[in-house]
Amino acid sequence: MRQMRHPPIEDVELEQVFHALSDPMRLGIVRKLAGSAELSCAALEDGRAKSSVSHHFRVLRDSGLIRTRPEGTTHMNSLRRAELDARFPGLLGAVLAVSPPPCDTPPRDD
Amino acid sequence: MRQMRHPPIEDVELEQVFHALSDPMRLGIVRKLAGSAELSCAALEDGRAKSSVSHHFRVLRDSGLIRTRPEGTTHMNSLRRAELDARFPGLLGAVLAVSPPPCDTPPRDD
DNA sequence: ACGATAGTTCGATCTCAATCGAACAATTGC
DNA sequence: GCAATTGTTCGATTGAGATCGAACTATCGT
Repeated sequence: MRQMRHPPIEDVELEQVFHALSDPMRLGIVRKLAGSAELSCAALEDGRAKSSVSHHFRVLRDSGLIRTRPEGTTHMNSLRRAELDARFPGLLGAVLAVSPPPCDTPPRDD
Repeated sequence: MRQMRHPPIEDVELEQVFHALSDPMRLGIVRKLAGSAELSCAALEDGRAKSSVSHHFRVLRDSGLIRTRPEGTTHMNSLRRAELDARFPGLLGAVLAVSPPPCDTPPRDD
């Protein structure tokens, strides 16, 4: 069973984390993962091509933000929350405290 | 006296901030500005071409991180600290709490 | 008014990065 | 063993972004 490669948390640089989070798709993934223990890649596809999504997960992994473990044909992803909180105290909390801007859905006509 | 254009803080998005901070040069500028009231562009050139530095200051301004005011021939720059703390509580603090990795200078032979 | 200074803009060059389709790989159920 | 499922990798395409030199702009001192 092939394991994914994750950088040790002490090798994770702030610039890499910012670069990973500067993309709306990846920031969205991190937000969703913050609200769950684990989520599969398929659960986070958001209508994109598989290869695009795979690319983003690769960036998130390489930047040290997430951990990926295989489970059958599925890859389960989780935020490396505790490690990141230790490495950059308060950063993730501050990031996740910011709610995303409203998406393009028109306002409800209740 | 020409004023620089700064986005209102409520128009500043998290992704823009992350994009601005994902470049080592710009992150370095923000770190230095955090330790001063104001600094000129020239004080932060770090050996780069003027046009390169100007480009980076433009990105920092457009992302809402800094404020620039002209003073004679000089442009004085400051971190929009209070506004950013209000907009993204704790974020800047967490960013600045992380010390930069050691630079490429060889260790002192004391 | 001119020269010096600080900084901006333009355009070129090159690298980086996001996108996707096609092909491939690992796992599981039958 | 094969098909289905999930996900990765490759390569192409396109756009974004960092770099710099040259030219330009605003301000100030003389």
